[in-house]
Amino acid sequence: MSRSHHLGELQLAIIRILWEQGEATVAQVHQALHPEGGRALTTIATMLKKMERKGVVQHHLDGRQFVYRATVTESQVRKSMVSDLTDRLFQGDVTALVHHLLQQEDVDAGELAELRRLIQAAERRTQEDA
Amino acid sequence: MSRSHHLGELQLAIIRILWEQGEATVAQVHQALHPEGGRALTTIATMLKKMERKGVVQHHLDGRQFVYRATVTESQVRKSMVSDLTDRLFQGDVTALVHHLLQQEDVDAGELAELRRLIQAAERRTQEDA
DNA sequence: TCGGTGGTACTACCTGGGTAGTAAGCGCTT
DNA sequence: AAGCGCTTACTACCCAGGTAGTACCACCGA
Repeated sequence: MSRSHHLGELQLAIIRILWEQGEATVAQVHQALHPEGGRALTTIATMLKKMERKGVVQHHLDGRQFVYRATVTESQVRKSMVSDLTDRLFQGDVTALVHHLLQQEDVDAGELAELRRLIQAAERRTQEDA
Repeated sequence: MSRSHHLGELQLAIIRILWEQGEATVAQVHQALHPEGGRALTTIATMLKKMERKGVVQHHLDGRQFVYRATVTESQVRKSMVSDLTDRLFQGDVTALVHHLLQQEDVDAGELAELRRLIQAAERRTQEDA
């Protein structure tokens, strides 16, 4: 399951709308997307078709309209894409990725504290499991 | 500087060799890559040419051979690609990425301890800077 | 000098993301 | 019934990653 759901920029924007709205027609997705650059309606339709071929969305008919909905969750997509990158760039070593994050990306003190909390919570979870 | 150095699988494999060896000819890269699936020599040559056009490698002549070397560091590539994904998937929120990592990827107790150390080190650094 | 060998150049093709024009079908309204 | 408009279908491009065959050229050894 959940093999390499690699989505591009537009595909993510589209599926994000489906996640939010549950279901949407091509026109509705197009509407919801309008703010960020005026793409053609057919562009959205084409992408949805391609995404369906890939298995990340499904459609059913409502009258003559296609109503699409996502068949993968945001979590699955994130997992798939993050794992991908972790494998590619850090040989799957999550620690190395975090290390990079702390060194190279700007993480302020508040975020650090937040991260420390996250880690501690995870450690507690691990202990409870044992 | 360092705008969107997005590299594919093979390109990463290639530039990794250049990072390790400093410089390498097409044949040397091909050799070093052989273990993981027998690609044609021309495939490597083509990729290097494409990578040069993109600006991530450079070559100079040694006799009749092209000797390539990377013009971007591993750190730059990682930063660029990780930022990309963080933006795409987590709206640039590094904390959210780590949160995902802790929930969705398998991180064992040892790694958690390691991460805690990393965070604490980063917090110390932040305090020293202040 | 002739031919092989080792090298790069050129060209082509497939895939997938992104973009969109145009065709075609269906149904509602006049 | 005719036509308009909404929808999807089809087709076509561009780009980049990946893959590789073939052409070409320069050099070296016989």
